[in-house]
Amino acid sequence: MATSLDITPLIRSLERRDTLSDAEKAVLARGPWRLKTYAAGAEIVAQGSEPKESCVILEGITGRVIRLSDGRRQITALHVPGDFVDFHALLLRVMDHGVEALTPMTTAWIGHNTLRQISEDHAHLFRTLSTLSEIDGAIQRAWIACLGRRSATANLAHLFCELYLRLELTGAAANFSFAFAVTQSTIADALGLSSVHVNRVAQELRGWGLITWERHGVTILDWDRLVAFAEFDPTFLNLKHERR
Amino acid sequence: MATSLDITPLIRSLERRDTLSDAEKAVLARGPWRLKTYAAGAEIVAQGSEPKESCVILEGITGRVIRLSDGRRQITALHVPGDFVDFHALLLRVMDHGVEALTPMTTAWIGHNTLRQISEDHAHLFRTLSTLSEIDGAIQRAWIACLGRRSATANLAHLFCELYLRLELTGAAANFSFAFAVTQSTIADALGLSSVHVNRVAQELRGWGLITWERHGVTILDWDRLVAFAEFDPTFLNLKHERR
DNA sequence: CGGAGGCTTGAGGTTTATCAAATGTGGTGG
DNA sequence: CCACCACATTTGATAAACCTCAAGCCTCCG
Repeated sequence: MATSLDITPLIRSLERRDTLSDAEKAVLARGPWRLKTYAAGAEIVAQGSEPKESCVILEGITGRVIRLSDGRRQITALHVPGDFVDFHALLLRVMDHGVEALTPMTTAWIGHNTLRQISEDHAHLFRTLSTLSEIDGAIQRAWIACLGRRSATANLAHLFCELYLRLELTGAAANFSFAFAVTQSTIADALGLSSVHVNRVAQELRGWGLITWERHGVTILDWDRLVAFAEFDPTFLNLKHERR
Repeated sequence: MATSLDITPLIRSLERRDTLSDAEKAVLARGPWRLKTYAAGAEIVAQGSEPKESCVILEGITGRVIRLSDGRRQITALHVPGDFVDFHALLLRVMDHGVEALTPMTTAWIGHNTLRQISEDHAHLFRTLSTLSEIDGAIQRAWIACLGRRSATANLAHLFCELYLRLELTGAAANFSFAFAVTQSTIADALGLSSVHVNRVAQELRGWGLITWERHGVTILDWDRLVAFAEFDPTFLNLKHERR
């Protein structure tokens, strides 16, 4: 179990952006990967720690969390199956943020020595993995734009558009619907709002017939209008396939 | 002039994080680099374009700009000498943001073919360049935390702390003072505020004796108190030197 | 069936935006 | 050198967005 492991979500995410040779896929499959599961709420990587391996999500949703001295927190990214959550830990020694499980999780861990060796022996594969990291950066830029210049309502709408496309990529969403076992209070920490305001803003989107969001699921009722309202431009997700 | 060019700021920024061999420095120096200058306000890279080269700043300050449909804009990053502004354009085909000159600029451009070749032949050098890109991502996370959970005043204070350390790195700042020919309205677009509020918030920092900011210069009068007020933790700038 | 946590709603307060106008600053042509 | 212009900074007044506190309800789970 420590070596051969089904990392299909990662492969799918990579192949959506680039072409991988059989040899490259074999290198990835070989790993070695270490499987690990977490309960909702668990701390996966601690802020300030110096990890020696990085993890890919197979199931569940994580958040990157920056904590302030008064205990409040900001979630700077959400991650879904296929995402390389902390690839950057390979190059940035000390974690500038923590990683927390927002739902029950399954993750696959790979050592930094292995990743370094991939960069030495398989330059194209390493560039493709780096591409995921750069997409991650583009998503962060989109969040900055939402936080700085969009209304709370547009920001929530934008987040749902983004999450749907990212989840659909690996099959975790379809028909404009996806499982979403994350509390409004957690979303508040991602959007820089209070949980009360997230609730009101969600009701606004519901009232306009754009989404439903109940229990542990979200459905987008009118994709085109949601996209238009959020001014959502998917360019930053880099969904076009091209050999690099 | 197209080949041999003084890219000292980049080398300094890299060597602050890692050790470069003479061979690696020679590869970097060889480029080929293409020198280019811009006036303040010039568009350096257009949002939506597909550049075939990336640029390093030798002099001046640029901003990454995301424009909204109503003409408002959010600046998602500021860049200073030594920064590889759009290294990610190598891996992300279409620019999700524009790059604009906020002051008069001198830049050095290197082709993506060259960078790709570096990743094939000089894996460690490529990882070191990628490290700059990952630091860039960490800075974006810090901005997200500031936008989402800090007061406008703390956000401005945090920005000055960040900029001072980044400028000091390549010698563009010293003695807690640096040239800063950027308008309050531009800073407003970076902090997600109105220019009126930036002005009020700046006066607050002045009133507390933490900074001066006049004409085209900033001086930090009390670094320790400014850091404490902003809850500034420089971990995200990855200023510790270590061989990777 | 009881408790805990998440969701919803209301009231009142704070932060920040917007609009408008006055003042300061640097550059340019006469 | 001065008059003038464009643009940046500053100040004031009002409005909108969002927060905090508080309470009630709902859902899930033991």
